[in-house]
Amino acid sequence: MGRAPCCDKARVKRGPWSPEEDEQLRGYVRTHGIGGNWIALPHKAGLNRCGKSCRLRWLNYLRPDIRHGGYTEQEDRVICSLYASIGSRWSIIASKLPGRTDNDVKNYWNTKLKKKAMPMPVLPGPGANACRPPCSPRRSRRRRPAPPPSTPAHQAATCASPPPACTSRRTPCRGSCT
DNA sequence: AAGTAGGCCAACCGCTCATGC
DNA sequence: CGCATGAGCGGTTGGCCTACT
Repeated sequence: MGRAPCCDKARVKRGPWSPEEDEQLRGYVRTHGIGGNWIALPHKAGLNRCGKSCRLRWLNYLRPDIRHGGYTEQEDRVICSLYASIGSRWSIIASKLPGRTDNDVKNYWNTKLKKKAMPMPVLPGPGANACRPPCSPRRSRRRRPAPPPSTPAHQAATCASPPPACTSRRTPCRGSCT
């Protein structure tokens, strides 16, 4: 017995977003904010979309501080280093790169960085296997309160240090770590 | 010039977890 | 305390574009 779906897939539009829909969502969020309820947002905004779809679109493309492409060597190193230490925690990695989104970082890793990283031999020294993650656990998440308009989400990038590895209560680790 | 293969990116799917009741 | 619901997240897929044969 699964959960009820968050929206009626037969009734909501799916697939690529049109410029009109983008503008509708952007305009609504600008005026009213997210309001802490993505499920209700598409109705309020007059969008025939699933709330999850709206959230994804906003976070990955419509937010004003988003950057696409043009990854620098430094960013490559940050991604590689964090991937080595915490695994595929894309949201955490993205939070260290202002203007980058988890989806963007994930795509970048899967299509480019992984190829650069994988040929690397596994060496015993610290940092030698810099792009080989210890594991990719689904760690517990601390939900952030809805950020006020003056605090962009990417300011979370200033958090001090990556979380400890493999501390999930229910799914300690999906990988081979012990 | 046409066909095919591979790469890239946007979006969806389904799971986990936090929170409110 | 347990359940239901919504948010957040990582993995995967589909389609378009470009390069190669």
